[in-house]
Amino acid sequence: MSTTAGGTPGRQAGGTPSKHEWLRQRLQEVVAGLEPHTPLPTEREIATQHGVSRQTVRRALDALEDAGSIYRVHGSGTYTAGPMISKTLTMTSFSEDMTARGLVPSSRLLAAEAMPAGDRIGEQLAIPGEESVVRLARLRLADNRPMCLETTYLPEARVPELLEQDDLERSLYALLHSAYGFRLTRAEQIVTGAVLTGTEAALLRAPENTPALRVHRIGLDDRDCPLEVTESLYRGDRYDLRFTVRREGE
Amino acid sequence: MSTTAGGTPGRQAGGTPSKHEWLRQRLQEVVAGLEPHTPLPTEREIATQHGVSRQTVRRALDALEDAGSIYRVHGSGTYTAGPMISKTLTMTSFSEDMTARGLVPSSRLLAAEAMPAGDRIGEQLAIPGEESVVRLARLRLADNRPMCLETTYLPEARVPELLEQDDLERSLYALLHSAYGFRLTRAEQIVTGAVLTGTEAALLRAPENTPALRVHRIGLDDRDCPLEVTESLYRGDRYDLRFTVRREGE
DNA sequence: TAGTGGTCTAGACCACTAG
DNA sequence: TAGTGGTCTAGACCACTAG
Repeated sequence: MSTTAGGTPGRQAGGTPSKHEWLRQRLQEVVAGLEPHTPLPTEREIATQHGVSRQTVRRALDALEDAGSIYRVHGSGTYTAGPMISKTLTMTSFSEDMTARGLVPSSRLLAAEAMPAGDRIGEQLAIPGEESVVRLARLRLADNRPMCLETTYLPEARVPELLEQDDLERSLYALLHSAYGFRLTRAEQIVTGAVLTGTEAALLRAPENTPALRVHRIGLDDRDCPLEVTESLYRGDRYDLRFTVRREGE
Repeated sequence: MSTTAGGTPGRQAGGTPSKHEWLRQRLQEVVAGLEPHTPLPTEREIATQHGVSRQTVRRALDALEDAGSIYRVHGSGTYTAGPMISKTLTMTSFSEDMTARGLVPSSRLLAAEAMPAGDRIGEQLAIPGEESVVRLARLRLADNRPMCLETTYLPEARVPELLEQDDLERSLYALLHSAYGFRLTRAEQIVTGAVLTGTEAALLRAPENTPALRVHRIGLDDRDCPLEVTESLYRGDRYDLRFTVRREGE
Protein backbone atom coordinates (compact mmCIF):
# COMPACT_ATOMS: atom_id res chain seq x y z
CA MET A 1 0.00 0.00 0.00
CA SER A 2 2.14 2.87 -1.27
CA THR A 3 1.46 6.57 -0.86
CA THR A 4 2.17 7.73 -4.38
CA ALA A 5 3.05 11.33 -5.15
CA GLY A 6 0.03 11.66 -7.42
CA GLY A 7 -2.23 11.28 -4.43
CA THR A 8 -3.91 8.37 -2.69
CA PRO A 9 -7.64 7.87 -2.31
CA GLY A 10 -7.99 9.83 0.91
CA ARG A 11 -11.35 10.29 2.59
CA GLN A 12 -12.84 13.54 1.37
CA ALA A 13 -15.85 14.60 3.39
CA GLY A 14 -19.00 13.73 1.50
CA GLY A 15 -17.10 12.42 -1.51
CA THR A 16 -16.65 8.89 -2.79
CA PRO A 17 -13.58 7.64 -1.02
CA SER A 18 -13.47 4.16 -2.53
CA LYS A 19 -10.23 3.07 -4.14
CA HIS A 20 -11.88 1.58 -7.20
CA GLU A 21 -13.74 4.80 -7.92
CA TRP A 22 -10.58 6.84 -7.46
CA LEU A 23 -8.71 4.48 -9.78
CA ARG A 24 -11.54 4.56 -12.31
CA GLN A 25 -11.23 8.31 -12.62
CA ARG A 26 -7.46 8.04 -12.98
CA LEU A 27 -7.73 5.43 -15.72
CA GLN A 28 -10.51 7.36 -17.44
CA GLU A 29 -8.15 10.31 -17.83
CA VAL A 30 -5.46 8.06 -19.25
CA VAL A 31 -7.86 6.36 -21.66
CA ALA A 32 -9.21 9.71 -22.87
CA GLY A 33 -5.75 10.62 -24.15
CA LEU A 34 -5.20 7.43 -26.14
CA GLU A 35 -6.11 6.39 -29.68
CA PRO A 36 -8.85 3.75 -30.10
CA HIS A 37 -7.72 0.11 -29.86
CA THR A 38 -4.58 0.98 -27.89
CA PRO A 39 -3.66 -1.74 -25.39
CA LEU A 40 -3.69 -0.78 -21.72
CA PRO A 41 -1.19 -2.17 -19.21
CA THR A 42 -2.16 -5.58 -17.87
CA GLU A 43 -4.35 -5.77 -14.81
CA ARG A 44 -1.42 -7.03 -12.77
CA GLU A 45 0.73 -4.11 -13.90
CA ILE A 46 -1.94 -1.53 -13.09
CA ALA A 47 -2.37 -3.12 -9.66
CA THR A 48 1.35 -2.86 -8.92
CA GLN A 49 1.64 0.68 -10.29
CA HIS A 50 -1.18 1.98 -8.11
CA GLY A 51 -0.53 -0.16 -5.07
CA VAL A 52 -3.92 -1.85 -5.05
CA SER A 53 -5.09 -5.42 -5.46
CA ARG A 54 -5.99 -6.85 -8.82
CA GLN A 55 -9.66 -7.13 -7.82
CA THR A 56 -9.78 -3.41 -7.23
CA VAL A 57 -8.29 -2.83 -10.66
CA ARG A 58 -10.88 -5.13 -12.19
CA ARG A 59 -13.65 -3.24 -10.51
CA ALA A 60 -12.43 0.05 -11.93
CA LEU A 61 -12.08 -1.54 -15.38
CA ASP A 62 -15.59 -3.01 -15.10
CA ALA A 63 -16.96 0.50 -14.70
CA LEU A 64 -14.98 1.76 -17.71
CA GLU A 65 -16.20 -1.18 -19.77
CA ASP A 66 -19.81 -0.50 -18.79
CA ALA A 67 -19.37 3.10 -19.81
CA GLY A 68 -18.02 1.95 -23.18
CA SER A 69 -14.56 3.46 -22.68
CA ILE A 70 -12.67 0.19 -22.99
CA TYR A 71 -13.18 -3.38 -24.13
CA ARG A 72 -11.49 -6.55 -22.99
CA VAL A 73 -10.42 -9.60 -24.94
CA HIS A 74 -10.06 -12.72 -22.84
CA GLY A 75 -6.51 -14.03 -22.98
CA SER A 76 -5.28 -11.03 -24.94
CA GLY A 77 -5.64 -7.74 -23.12
CA THR A 78 -7.60 -4.59 -22.42
CA TYR A 79 -7.99 -1.90 -25.10
CA THR A 80 -9.37 1.59 -25.51
CA ALA A 81 -12.75 1.61 -27.26
CA GLY A 82 -13.70 3.36 -30.47
CA PRO A 83 -15.36 6.79 -30.45
CA MET A 84 -18.75 6.88 -28.75
CA ILE A 85 -21.88 8.62 -29.92
CA SER A 86 -23.94 7.72 -26.92
CA LYS A 87 -23.68 6.80 -23.29
CA THR A 88 -25.31 4.15 -21.21
CA LEU A 89 -28.73 5.39 -20.22
CA THR A 90 -28.85 6.61 -16.68
CA MET A 91 -31.52 8.32 -14.70
CA THR A 92 -31.34 12.04 -15.26
CA SER A 93 -33.59 15.00 -14.74
CA PHE A 94 -34.51 17.34 -17.59
CA SER A 95 -32.09 19.91 -16.19
CA GLU A 96 -29.19 17.47 -16.13
CA ASP A 97 -30.07 16.07 -19.54
CA MET A 98 -30.07 19.48 -21.22
CA THR A 99 -26.92 20.62 -19.45
CA ALA A 100 -25.17 17.47 -20.68
CA ARG A 101 -26.22 18.43 -24.21
CA GLY A 102 -24.72 21.87 -23.80
CA LEU A 103 -28.07 23.64 -23.59
CA VAL A 104 -29.37 25.91 -20.87
CA PRO A 105 -32.51 24.48 -19.24
CA SER A 106 -35.33 26.59 -17.91
CA SER A 107 -38.94 26.03 -17.00
CA ARG A 108 -42.36 27.68 -16.93
CA LEU A 109 -44.89 26.46 -14.42
CA LEU A 110 -48.24 25.91 -16.14
CA ALA A 111 -50.18 24.38 -13.25
CA ALA A 112 -49.63 23.26 -9.65
CA GLU A 113 -52.51 21.70 -7.76
CA ALA A 114 -53.63 18.95 -5.43
CA MET A 115 -56.14 16.41 -6.72
CA PRO A 116 -57.28 12.80 -6.16
CA ALA A 117 -54.87 10.28 -7.66
CA GLY A 118 -57.50 8.31 -9.55
CA ASP A 119 -57.14 4.66 -10.42
CA ARG A 120 -54.45 4.87 -13.08
CA ILE A 121 -51.99 7.19 -11.31
CA GLY A 122 -52.86 5.67 -7.94
CA GLU A 123 -51.89 2.22 -9.08
CA GLN A 124 -48.60 3.46 -10.47
CA LEU A 125 -47.78 5.26 -7.21
CA ALA A 126 -48.99 2.28 -5.15
CA ILE A 127 -51.57 4.38 -3.26
CA PRO A 128 -55.40 4.20 -3.16
CA GLY A 129 -57.17 6.14 -5.93
CA GLU A 130 -58.88 8.43 -3.41
CA GLU A 131 -55.63 9.67 -1.95
CA SER A 132 -54.38 13.07 -2.94
CA VAL A 133 -51.54 13.75 -5.33
CA VAL A 134 -49.75 16.93 -6.27
CA ARG A 135 -49.84 17.61 -10.00
CA LEU A 136 -47.23 19.85 -11.59
CA ALA A 137 -47.42 20.81 -15.25
CA ARG A 138 -44.37 22.51 -16.67
CA LEU A 139 -43.19 23.73 -20.02
CA ARG A 140 -39.51 22.91 -20.31
CA LEU A 141 -37.22 25.10 -22.38
CA ALA A 142 -33.70 24.62 -23.70
CA ASP A 143 -31.85 27.77 -24.67
CA ASN A 144 -35.22 29.49 -24.22
CA ARG A 145 -36.91 27.42 -26.90
CA PRO A 146 -39.79 25.08 -26.00
CA MET A 147 -38.52 21.50 -25.81
CA CYS A 148 -40.88 19.48 -23.72
CA LEU A 149 -44.21 19.42 -21.89
CA GLU A 150 -43.92 17.68 -18.55
CA THR A 151 -46.61 16.64 -16.07
CA THR A 152 -45.54 15.14 -12.74
CA TYR A 153 -47.66 13.45 -10.06
CA LEU A 154 -46.43 12.95 -6.49
CA PRO A 155 -48.25 11.45 -3.47
CA GLU A 156 -49.15 14.48 -1.36
CA ALA A 157 -48.64 12.56 1.88
CA ARG A 158 -44.96 12.13 1.10
CA VAL A 159 -44.34 15.72 -0.01
CA PRO A 160 -46.40 17.89 2.36
CA GLU A 161 -46.50 21.58 1.52
CA LEU A 162 -44.74 21.05 -1.76
CA LEU A 163 -47.11 23.57 -3.34
CA GLU A 164 -45.85 26.21 -0.91
CA GLN A 165 -42.29 25.82 -2.21
CA ASP A 166 -41.31 28.73 -4.40
CA ASP A 167 -38.75 27.07 -6.66
CA LEU A 168 -41.06 24.67 -8.45
CA GLU A 169 -39.67 25.94 -11.73
CA ARG A 170 -36.24 24.57 -10.93
CA SER A 171 -35.00 21.01 -10.68
CA LEU A 172 -37.62 18.91 -8.93
CA TYR A 173 -35.10 16.17 -8.17
CA ALA A 174 -32.90 18.60 -6.31
CA LEU A 175 -35.89 19.90 -4.37
CA LEU A 176 -37.06 16.41 -3.43
CA HIS A 177 -33.62 15.68 -2.08
CA SER A 178 -32.98 18.91 -0.23
CA ALA A 179 -36.46 19.46 1.22
CA TYR A 180 -37.57 15.87 1.89
CA GLY A 181 -34.39 13.79 1.82
CA PHE A 182 -35.60 11.54 -0.99
CA ARG A 183 -33.17 9.82 -3.26
CA LEU A 184 -34.52 8.61 -6.58
CA THR A 185 -32.37 5.68 -7.58
CA ARG A 186 -34.31 3.93 -10.34
CA ALA A 187 -36.99 4.69 -12.87
CA GLU A 188 -39.05 2.65 -15.28
CA GLN A 189 -39.66 4.32 -18.62
CA ILE A 190 -41.92 3.69 -21.57
CA VAL A 191 -41.16 5.60 -24.76
CA THR A 192 -43.73 5.88 -27.53
CA GLY A 193 -44.00 7.83 -30.75
CA ALA A 194 -46.52 10.67 -30.88
CA VAL A 195 -47.70 13.53 -33.05
CA LEU A 196 -48.28 17.05 -31.76
CA THR A 197 -51.77 18.48 -32.20
CA GLY A 198 -53.99 21.19 -30.70
CA THR A 199 -52.98 22.53 -27.30
CA GLU A 200 -49.78 20.52 -27.14
CA ALA A 201 -48.55 21.85 -30.46
CA ALA A 202 -49.50 25.39 -29.46
CA LEU A 203 -47.70 25.23 -26.11
CA LEU A 204 -44.59 23.82 -27.72
CA ARG A 205 -44.92 26.39 -30.55
CA ALA A 206 -44.65 23.61 -33.12
CA PRO A 207 -46.66 23.08 -36.32
CA GLU A 208 -49.50 20.57 -36.22
CA ASN A 209 -48.37 16.97 -36.87
CA THR A 210 -44.81 17.56 -35.73
CA PRO A 211 -43.38 14.19 -34.64
CA ALA A 212 -42.77 13.81 -30.92
CA LEU A 213 -41.50 11.41 -28.27
CA ARG A 214 -43.68 10.62 -25.29
CA VAL A 215 -41.83 9.36 -22.21
CA HIS A 216 -43.78 7.85 -19.35
CA ARG A 217 -41.72 7.45 -16.20
CA ILE A 218 -42.21 5.98 -12.75
CA GLY A 219 -39.48 7.11 -10.37
CA LEU A 220 -38.59 4.87 -7.41
CA ASP A 221 -36.76 5.77 -4.20
CA ASP A 222 -33.88 3.83 -2.62
CA ARG A 223 -36.42 1.56 -0.92
CA ASP A 224 -37.93 0.69 -4.29
CA CYS A 225 -41.17 2.57 -3.61
CA PRO A 226 -42.81 4.69 -6.35
CA LEU A 227 -42.37 8.38 -5.58
CA GLU A 228 -43.18 10.09 -8.83
CA VAL A 229 -44.98 9.57 -12.12
CA THR A 230 -44.02 11.84 -15.00
CA GLU A 231 -45.38 12.15 -18.50
CA SER A 232 -43.06 14.03 -20.87
CA LEU A 233 -43.77 15.06 -24.43
CA TYR A 234 -40.66 16.06 -26.36
CA ARG A 235 -40.55 17.88 -29.69
CA GLY A 236 -39.23 15.22 -32.04
CA ASP A 237 -37.45 17.75 -34.21
CA ARG A 238 -35.30 18.98 -31.34
CA TYR A 239 -34.83 15.93 -29.17
CA ASP A 240 -33.53 12.40 -29.53
CA LEU A 241 -32.67 9.59 -27.17
CA ARG A 242 -29.16 8.18 -27.38
CA PHE A 243 -27.90 5.14 -25.56
CA THR A 244 -25.68 2.10 -25.69
CA VAL A 245 -26.96 -1.41 -25.26
CA ARG A 246 -24.96 -4.54 -24.58
CA ARG A 247 -25.50 -8.16 -25.34
CA GLU A 248 -26.27 -9.92 -22.08
CA GLY A 249 -25.13 -13.37 -20.98
CA GLU A 250 -23.22 -15.34 -23.60
CA MET B 1 -17.01 -26.82 -0.82
CA SER B 2 -20.03 -29.07 -0.32
CA THR B 3 -21.82 -31.11 -2.96
CA THR B 4 -25.39 -30.24 -2.14
CA ALA B 5 -28.24 -32.53 -3.18
CA GLY B 6 -29.79 -29.71 -5.23
CA GLY B 7 -26.89 -29.91 -7.63
CA THR B 8 -23.58 -28.12 -7.88
CA PRO B 9 -22.45 -25.91 -10.77
CA GLY B 10 -20.89 -28.65 -12.88
CA ARG B 11 -19.31 -27.88 -16.22
CA GLN B 12 -21.88 -28.37 -18.93
CA ALA B 13 -20.41 -28.33 -22.42
CA GLY B 14 -21.02 -24.97 -24.06
CA GLY B 15 -23.03 -23.67 -21.12
CA THR B 16 -22.12 -21.05 -18.55
CA PRO B 17 -20.39 -23.00 -15.83
CA SER B 18 -19.63 -20.13 -13.49
CA LYS B 19 -20.78 -20.44 -9.91
CA HIS B 20 -22.11 -16.92 -9.67
CA GLU B 21 -24.28 -17.42 -12.75
CA TRP B 22 -25.56 -20.73 -11.42
CA LEU B 23 -26.32 -19.13 -8.07
CA ARG B 24 -27.99 -16.16 -9.77
CA GLN B 25 -30.46 -18.46 -11.49
CA ARG B 26 -31.14 -20.28 -8.23
CA LEU B 27 -31.80 -17.04 -6.36
CA GLN B 28 -33.88 -15.67 -9.22
CA GLU B 29 -36.25 -18.61 -8.83
CA VAL B 30 -36.50 -18.03 -5.10
CA VAL B 31 -37.09 -14.29 -5.52
CA ALA B 32 -39.80 -14.89 -8.12
CA GLY B 33 -41.86 -16.75 -5.52
CA LEU B 34 -41.70 -14.02 -2.87
CA GLU B 35 -43.80 -10.93 -2.19
CA PRO B 36 -42.21 -7.52 -2.85
CA HIS B 37 -40.07 -6.10 -0.01
CA THR B 38 -39.45 -9.52 1.55
CA PRO B 39 -36.00 -9.74 3.15
CA LEU B 40 -33.60 -12.33 1.71
CA PRO B 41 -31.16 -14.28 3.86
CA THR B 42 -27.98 -12.37 4.62
CA GLU B 43 -25.08 -12.66 2.22
CA ARG B 44 -23.14 -14.71 4.75
CA GLU B 45 -26.05 -17.12 5.15
CA ILE B 46 -26.50 -17.57 1.43
CA ALA B 47 -22.78 -18.24 1.12
CA THR B 48 -22.87 -20.93 3.77
CA GLN B 49 -26.05 -22.51 2.42
CA HIS B 50 -24.66 -22.87 -1.08
CA GLY B 51 -21.10 -23.60 -0.15
CA VAL B 52 -19.59 -20.62 -1.96
CA SER B 53 -17.68 -17.55 -0.87
CA ARG B 54 -19.43 -14.34 0.03
CA GLN B 55 -17.91 -12.59 -3.00
CA THR B 56 -19.56 -15.10 -5.28
CA VAL B 57 -22.87 -14.44 -3.56
CA ARG B 58 -22.40 -10.72 -4.00
CA ARG B 59 -21.71 -11.18 -7.67
CA ALA B 60 -24.94 -13.11 -8.12
CA LEU B 61 -26.85 -10.46 -6.16
CA ASP B 62 -25.25 -7.71 -8.23
CA ALA B 63 -26.77 -9.27 -11.33
CA LEU B 64 -30.19 -9.53 -9.70
CA GLU B 65 -29.96 -5.92 -8.57
CA ASP B 66 -29.03 -4.80 -12.08
CA ALA B 67 -32.02 -6.68 -13.44
CA GLY B 68 -34.24 -4.92 -10.91
CA SER B 69 -35.23 -8.11 -9.08
CA ILE B 70 -33.87 -7.04 -5.70
CA TYR B 71 -32.63 -3.96 -3.89
CA ARG B 72 -30.14 -3.62 -1.09
CA VAL B 73 -30.08 -1.30 1.90
CA HIS B 74 -26.65 -0.78 3.38
CA GLY B 75 -26.53 -1.95 6.97
CA SER B 76 -30.02 -3.41 6.81
CA GLY B 77 -30.41 -6.20 4.28
CA THR B 78 -31.40 -7.37 0.82
CA TYR B 79 -35.04 -7.32 -0.31
CA THR B 80 -37.20 -8.41 -3.21
CA ALA B 81 -38.12 -5.53 -5.50
CA GLY B 82 -41.58 -4.31 -6.46
CA PRO B 83 -43.28 -5.47 -9.65
CA MET B 84 -41.47 -4.51 -12.85
CA ILE B 85 -42.95 -3.13 -16.02
CA SER B 86 -39.71 -3.01 -17.90
CA LYS B 87 -36.30 -4.56 -18.04
CA THR B 88 -32.87 -3.12 -18.42
CA LEU B 89 -32.27 -2.45 -22.08
CA THR B 90 -30.09 -5.06 -23.68
CA MET B 91 -29.08 -5.64 -27.23
CA THR B 92 -31.67 -7.75 -28.97
CA SER B 93 -32.62 -8.56 -32.52
CA PHE B 94 -36.12 -7.92 -33.84
CA SER B 95 -36.82 -11.64 -33.63
CA GLU B 96 -35.82 -11.84 -29.98
CA ASP B 97 -37.64 -8.64 -29.11
CA MET B 98 -40.93 -9.82 -30.57
CA THR B 99 -40.63 -13.29 -29.08
CA ALA B 100 -40.08 -11.70 -25.66
CA ARG B 101 -43.31 -9.75 -26.18
CA GLY B 102 -45.19 -12.96 -26.92
CA LEU B 103 -45.53 -12.23 -30.63
CA VAL B 104 -44.45 -14.37 -33.58
CA PRO B 105 -41.86 -12.56 -35.70
CA SER B 106 -41.58 -12.96 -39.44
CA SER B 107 -40.01 -11.04 -42.26
CA ARG B 108 -40.39 -10.13 -45.94
CA LEU B 109 -37.28 -9.30 -47.93
CA LEU B 110 -37.86 -6.11 -49.91
CA ALA B 111 -34.38 -5.63 -51.33
CA ALA B 112 -30.92 -7.20 -51.14
CA GLU B 113 -28.07 -5.64 -53.07
CA ALA B 114 -24.45 -4.55 -53.05
CA MET B 115 -23.67 -0.86 -53.41
CA PRO B 116 -20.98 1.72 -52.50
CA ALA B 117 -21.10 2.70 -48.83
CA GLY B 118 -21.11 6.44 -49.43
CA ASP B 119 -19.75 8.96 -46.96
CA ARG B 120 -22.40 8.72 -44.27
CA ILE B 121 -22.68 4.92 -43.96
CA GLY B 122 -18.96 4.52 -44.65
CA GLU B 123 -18.04 6.71 -41.72
CA GLN B 124 -20.35 4.82 -39.40
CA LEU B 125 -18.90 1.49 -40.51
CA ALA B 126 -15.35 2.88 -40.36
CA ILE B 127 -14.64 2.04 -44.01
CA PRO B 128 -13.89 4.28 -47.04
CA GLY B 129 -16.98 5.60 -48.83
CA GLU B 130 -16.02 3.83 -52.05
CA GLU B 131 -16.04 0.41 -50.47
CA SER B 132 -18.96 -1.87 -51.07
CA VAL B 133 -21.70 -2.61 -48.57
CA VAL B 134 -24.56 -5.08 -48.64
CA ARG B 135 -27.93 -3.43 -48.17
CA LEU B 136 -30.87 -5.44 -46.90
CA ALA B 137 -34.34 -3.92 -46.70
CA ARG B 138 -36.89 -5.96 -44.82
CA LEU B 139 -40.49 -5.57 -43.72
CA ARG B 140 -40.78 -7.00 -40.24
CA LEU B 141 -44.03 -8.54 -39.10
CA ALA B 142 -45.34 -9.53 -35.67
CA ASP B 143 -48.21 -12.02 -35.67
CA ASN B 144 -48.33 -11.40 -39.42
CA ARG B 145 -49.05 -7.69 -39.03
CA PRO B 146 -46.56 -5.08 -40.30
CA MET B 147 -44.56 -3.73 -37.38
CA CYS B 148 -41.35 -2.25 -38.69
CA LEU B 149 -39.35 -1.31 -41.77
CA GLU B 150 -35.71 -2.21 -41.40
CA THR B 151 -32.73 -1.38 -43.59
CA THR B 152 -29.35 -2.88 -42.72
CA TYR B 153 -25.91 -2.08 -44.16
CA LEU B 154 -22.92 -4.41 -43.75
CA PRO B 155 -19.37 -4.07 -45.11
CA GLU B 156 -19.30 -6.56 -47.98
CA ALA B 157 -15.65 -7.43 -47.31
CA ARG B 158 -16.56 -8.86 -43.93
CA VAL B 159 -19.60 -10.81 -45.10
CA PRO B 160 -18.64 -12.25 -48.51
CA GLU B 161 -21.42 -14.04 -50.37
CA LEU B 162 -24.03 -12.92 -47.89
CA LEU B 163 -26.39 -12.26 -50.79
CA GLU B 164 -26.15 -15.92 -51.78
CA GLN B 165 -27.48 -17.02 -48.40
CA ASP B 166 -31.06 -18.17 -48.65
CA ASP B 167 -32.31 -17.39 -45.17
CA LEU B 168 -32.04 -13.62 -45.29
CA GLU B 169 -35.62 -13.42 -44.09
CA ARG B 170 -34.70 -14.98 -40.79
CA SER B 171 -32.61 -13.63 -37.92
CA LEU B 172 -29.61 -11.80 -39.31
CA TYR B 173 -27.79 -11.97 -35.97
CA ALA B 174 -28.01 -15.74 -35.94
CA LEU B 175 -26.76 -15.88 -39.53
CA LEU B 176 -23.82 -13.56 -38.81
CA HIS B 177 -22.81 -15.82 -35.96
CA SER B 178 -23.29 -19.18 -37.65
CA ALA B 179 -21.93 -18.30 -41.10
CA TYR B 180 -19.17 -15.82 -40.21
CA GLY B 181 -18.49 -16.34 -36.51
CA PHE B 182 -19.28 -12.73 -35.59
CA ARG B 183 -20.48 -11.83 -32.13
CA LEU B 184 -22.26 -8.52 -31.79
CA THR B 185 -21.69 -7.40 -28.23
CA ARG B 186 -22.62 -3.74 -28.16
CA ALA B 187 -24.71 -1.27 -30.13
CA GLU B 188 -25.17 2.47 -30.10
CA GLN B 189 -28.74 3.59 -30.70
CA ILE B 190 -30.43 6.87 -31.47
CA VAL B 191 -34.20 7.00 -31.12
CA THR B 192 -36.21 9.80 -32.69
CA GLY B 193 -39.89 10.51 -33.20
CA ALA B 194 -41.25 10.27 -36.73
CA VAL B 195 -44.45 10.36 -38.73
CA LEU B 196 -45.35 7.83 -41.42
CA THR B 197 -46.00 9.17 -44.88
CA GLY B 198 -46.03 7.99 -48.50
CA THR B 199 -44.22 4.74 -49.24
CA GLU B 200 -43.41 4.05 -45.60
CA ALA B 201 -47.03 4.32 -44.53
CA ALA B 202 -48.10 2.15 -47.46
CA LEU B 203 -45.59 -0.60 -46.73
CA LEU B 204 -46.53 -0.65 -43.06
CA ARG B 205 -50.23 -0.50 -44.04
CA ALA B 206 -50.76 2.45 -41.73
CA PRO B 207 -52.71 5.67 -42.30
CA GLU B 208 -50.80 8.79 -43.24
CA ASN B 209 -49.40 10.71 -40.24
CA THR B 210 -49.34 7.69 -37.96
CA PRO B 211 -46.76 8.35 -35.22
CA ALA B 212 -43.62 6.22 -35.42
CA LEU B 213 -40.31 5.53 -33.72
CA ARG B 214 -37.13 5.65 -35.76
CA VAL B 215 -34.20 3.69 -34.33
CA HIS B 216 -30.75 4.18 -35.76
CA ARG B 217 -28.29 1.53 -34.63
CA ILE B 218 -24.58 0.87 -35.07
CA GLY B 219 -23.73 -2.69 -34.04
CA LEU B 220 -20.17 -3.43 -32.84
CA ASP B 221 -18.39 -6.77 -32.62
CA ASP B 222 -16.42 -8.08 -29.64
CA ARG B 223 -13.38 -6.18 -30.89
CA ASP B 224 -15.36 -2.96 -30.79
CA CYS B 225 -15.43 -2.61 -34.58
CA PRO B 226 -18.61 -1.49 -36.40
CA LEU B 227 -20.17 -4.42 -38.21
CA GLU B 228 -23.65 -3.24 -39.01
CA VAL B 229 -25.73 -0.10 -39.39
CA THR B 230 -29.49 -0.49 -39.16
CA GLU B 231 -32.30 2.00 -39.58
CA SER B 232 -35.62 0.79 -38.16
CA LEU B 233 -38.97 2.50 -38.45
CA TYR B 234 -41.56 1.16 -36.02
CA ARG B 235 -45.29 1.76 -36.12
CA GLY B 236 -45.85 3.92 -33.04
CA ASP B 237 -49.32 2.54 -32.46
CA ARG B 238 -48.03 -1.02 -32.08
CA TYR B 239 -44.61 -0.59 -30.57
CA ASP B 240 -43.06 1.04 -27.53
CA LEU B 241 -39.67 0.99 -25.90
CA ARG B 242 -39.54 -0.04 -22.24
CA PHE B 243 -36.52 0.11 -20.02
CA THR B 244 -35.22 0.76 -16.54
CA VAL B 245 -32.65 3.43 -15.78
CA ARG B 246 -30.60 3.85 -12.64
CA ARG B 247 -29.05 6.77 -10.92
CA GLU B 248 -25.30 6.54 -11.40
CA GLY B 249 -22.61 7.38 -8.88
CA GLU B 250 -23.86 8.99 -5.67
C1' DT C 1 -24.24 -2.22 20.02
C1' DA C 2 -25.11 -6.35 17.30
C1' DG C 3 -25.78 -7.31 12.64
C1' DT C 4 -25.92 -6.01 7.87
C1' DG C 5 -24.08 -4.80 3.38
C1' DG C 6 -19.61 -2.42 1.12
C1' DT C 7 -14.65 -2.51 0.24
C1' DC C 8 -10.25 -4.53 -0.15
C1' DT C 9 -6.47 -7.92 -0.06
C1' DA C 10 -3.20 -11.94 -1.39
C1' DG C 11 -3.27 -15.78 -3.50
C1' DA C 12 -4.80 -19.66 -6.37
C1' DC C 13 -6.30 -21.80 -10.55
C1' DC C 14 -8.77 -21.77 -15.05
C1' DA C 15 -9.86 -20.40 -20.07
C1' DC C 16 -8.26 -18.24 -23.77
C1' DT C 17 -4.95 -15.83 -27.12
C1' DA C 18 -1.25 -15.63 -30.10
C1' DG C 19 3.17 -16.44 -31.36
C1' DT D 1 3.77 -22.30 -24.23
C1' DA D 2 4.10 -17.81 -21.96
C1' DG D 3 1.01 -14.32 -20.84
C1' DT D 4 -3.54 -12.41 -20.47
C1' DG D 5 -8.12 -11.77 -18.56
C1' DG D 6 -11.96 -14.58 -15.74
C1' DT D 7 -13.37 -16.91 -11.49
C1' DC D 8 -13.16 -18.02 -6.77
C1' DT D 9 -11.70 -18.20 -1.92
C1' DA D 10 -10.92 -16.92 3.19
C1' DG D 11 -10.36 -13.41 5.74
C1' DA D 12 -10.20 -8.59 7.34
C1' DC D 13 -12.10 -4.14 8.33
C1' DC D 14 -15.37 -0.28 7.45
C1' DA D 15 -20.03 2.26 7.05
C1' DC D 16 -24.50 2.04 8.09
C1' DT D 17 -29.06 0.51 10.24
C1' DA D 18 -32.12 -0.15 13.81
C1' DG D 19 -33.32 -1.56 18.12
